[in-house]
Amino acid sequence: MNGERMDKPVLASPSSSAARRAQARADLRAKILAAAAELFVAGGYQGLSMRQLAERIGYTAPTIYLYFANKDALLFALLEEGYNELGERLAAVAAAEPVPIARLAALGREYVAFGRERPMHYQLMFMQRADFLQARLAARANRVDPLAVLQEAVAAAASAGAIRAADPQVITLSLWAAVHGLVGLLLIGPPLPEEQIRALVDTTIAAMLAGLTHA
Amino acid sequence: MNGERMDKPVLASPSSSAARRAQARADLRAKILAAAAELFVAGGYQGLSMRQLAERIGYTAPTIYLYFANKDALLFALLEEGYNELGERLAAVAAAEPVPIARLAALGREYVAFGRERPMHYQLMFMQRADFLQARLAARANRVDPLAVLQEAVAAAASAGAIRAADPQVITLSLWAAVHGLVGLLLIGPPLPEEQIRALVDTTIAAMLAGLTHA
Amino acid sequence: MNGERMDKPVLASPSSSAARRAQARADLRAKILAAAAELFVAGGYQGLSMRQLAERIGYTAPTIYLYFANKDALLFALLEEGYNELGERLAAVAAAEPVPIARLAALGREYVAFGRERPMHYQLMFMQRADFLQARLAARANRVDPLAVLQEAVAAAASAGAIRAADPQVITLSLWAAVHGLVGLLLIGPPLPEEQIRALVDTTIAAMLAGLTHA
Amino acid sequence: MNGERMDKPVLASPSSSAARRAQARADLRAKILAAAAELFVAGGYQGLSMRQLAERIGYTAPTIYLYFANKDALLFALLEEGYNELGERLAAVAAAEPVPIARLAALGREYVAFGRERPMHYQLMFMQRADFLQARLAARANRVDPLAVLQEAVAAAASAGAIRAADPQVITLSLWAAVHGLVGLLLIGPPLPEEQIRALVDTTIAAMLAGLTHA
DNA sequence: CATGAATGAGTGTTCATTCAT
DNA sequence: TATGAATGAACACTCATTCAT
Repeated sequence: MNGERMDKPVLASPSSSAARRAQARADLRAKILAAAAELFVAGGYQGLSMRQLAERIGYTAPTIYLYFANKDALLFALLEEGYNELGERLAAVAAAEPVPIARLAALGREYVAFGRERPMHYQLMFMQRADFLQARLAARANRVDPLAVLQEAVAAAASAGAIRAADPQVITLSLWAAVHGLVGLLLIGPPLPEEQIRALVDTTIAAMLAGLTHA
Repeated sequence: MNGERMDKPVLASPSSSAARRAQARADLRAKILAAAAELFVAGGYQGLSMRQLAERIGYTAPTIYLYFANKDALLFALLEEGYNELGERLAAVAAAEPVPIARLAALGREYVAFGRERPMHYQLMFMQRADFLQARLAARANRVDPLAVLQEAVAAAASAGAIRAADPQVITLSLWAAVHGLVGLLLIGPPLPEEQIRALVDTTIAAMLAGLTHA
Repeated sequence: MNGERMDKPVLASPSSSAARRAQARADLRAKILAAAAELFVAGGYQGLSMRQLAERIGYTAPTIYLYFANKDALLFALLEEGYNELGERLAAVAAAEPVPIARLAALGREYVAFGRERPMHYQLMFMQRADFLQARLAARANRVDPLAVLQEAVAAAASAGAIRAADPQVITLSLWAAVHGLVGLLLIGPPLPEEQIRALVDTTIAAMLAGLTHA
Repeated sequence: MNGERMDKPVLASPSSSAARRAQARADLRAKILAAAAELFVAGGYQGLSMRQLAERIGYTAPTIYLYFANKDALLFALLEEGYNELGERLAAVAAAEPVPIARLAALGREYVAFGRERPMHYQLMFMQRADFLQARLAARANRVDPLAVLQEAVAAAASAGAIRAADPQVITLSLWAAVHGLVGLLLIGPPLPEEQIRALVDTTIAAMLAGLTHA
């Protein structure tokens, strides 16, 4: 609750034990979240049982409640993690690529990469139903909104004349649909060889952007 | 699993009471499946409770076991239903449209239409994880494989020179990804006005096909 | 478990099995309630555990839920039972004794008798705290209100000049306090020989009535 | 367990820090007991949760174990407190009033006052069941027994000819029943205006004593 | 003195399922 | 065909308590 008792030991590693404790706590918290993601995705919200989760991390169920208030808090934390990471990754990519069309392509590839690297988070964020949309939206508050990054990139491309400007909102959703579909296929569909995956992703993104190009 | 139906005695109002019975049985079976689809999707596999399901259809829980061996059988039957309907719809559309590119576009629109009209089935079929892949594959046996229909249409378009022939498998998956992404967005994302939905679907399909076109 | 099934009498007793079922159901319900009363009284509301209750009656916990919706329903049913029985007993006694003072004495004795014969119910009704007062009041709706019977008897005695008429409400409560105290002592205090109990009850009631007498 | 305290400055305010510590300890002990009384009464023995109790006093649960061995010890301490206070109050009142009948009336009023001022203790002492009788009796050892005070006052009144001498034991219990009933009603029953409460208490005590008077 | 971490036991309740009727 | 009764297993969650710090 408070903690940092100040000075105490005259010299050396002023908080040794306190810091160790905090680290241990953070570690276990992360371990719980990782296991929770797997179980949530494997069986949906109802598919995660606090008992199973505990067993999987080598603790007993009540221990989890020392780190998360309840089952919902677990899901919420995962969603928050996911939105934060995705938002930051997309923002970084957008900032790094100045050419409008290239930026869109890079965003698409990054989005797919996120989905593949964080499959659990991705499925929780974008492939489960509506009750949790609220939690999702709440979690999103004052963070980098992943969709907003895409939206701005589309607007930039449109105003640069690189793509049709007809209805930016529709174009944004259209691009999102394409990459979302890619992730969905890769996560749910039959396993593919890595080189075919790369071809699939590149082909799809290229086709969408070509198809949306002005002339 | 089931099977032994046939014979049905021979004489006397050949179907009167027996047929009525069979009809009633089929009706209740369908009613159960419809309710199960809703509950499955609302809460995932674990979100369906046999008790609730029974209550929703006005019977008691044990009655369901007269129609389905267990909870898994319900899911299995739904998947089978879904694959059959989707396969048949796609096949019908493909047969009706001879022009290769137009056929691909029509298939895409039909796929999206199916996803929107059978959201429960769609999510069970394509948006839930791996444990049920086996059931899915088993169910798919000796039916019209939806993906095969698309594959043939792509092959036809490629051999007609309407699209790039590079790697038909990749192109098939690419198109699937696009329409799958559309359905996913429409089912999970924020509600959109119908006209925007239409614009989104048409834009995406057109862009993909344009982008895949030869020159 | 038992077995006396046999006969299936061809005709007669048109509802034999249905009636037997209903009887069995009522029996078990009563058994549950009786055991619940003991546990509630022994440990208060929180002192009753559905598992213990089940074990005590030789069933498993879920079975109880086939008879009572939840733990609260058990308490509610017990309170209702108690209020009904007490109300009826007091009303019968009041109706049977026309002489005002004698009627009050008879009511007091009957009240104490009820408390001793239904110690569990009594403690639930009158010796546990407030949260359940609401349930109690709700249960009391449109039944014979035990207190009302006493109130009327006091009013009758007062208007007959048998006791001081000063404040009938206060006198009613005063008499109630005396008999309530008797029951409380008998239920909680040290065990007494039956003849001393009788002396105690008679002495107390007689003293109260004598003390309340007019002149 | 540890011990590194020692130093204790040598002189100056001989007990300063030790006494302060002892005082702090006693204060917290009292604070715990007060909070425990509330929780015990609100929810019965099982209604007190060490966690809640700790939170209510602004400490953590294990701290309570530094002051009380376990949950039972809390109850025991409360009972002891209650018996001591009640015994002392009754003894003081008895000593202050020489006139036998007036002394009995004063004892009755004091008993009721105690019940109203210490509702938590009172319910624990006199309105909960038998398991704790042992604790109660043990606690009572070598203290002023409240009931004994009443008993002596009855004996004094009887030998002074102020009340019937028939069976002093019965008369004692009878008086106790009356005041116990009053407290029970006031604690459990519907709230009454203060003036009606006073009337009720005075009426009941007066009636009992009048009814027990010799002639 | 006080606490954070942890747990075994237990809470009320719901589950899918079986079985005799 | 349909159901009422019943249960073993599991659910999320809270408990009193211990122990190392």
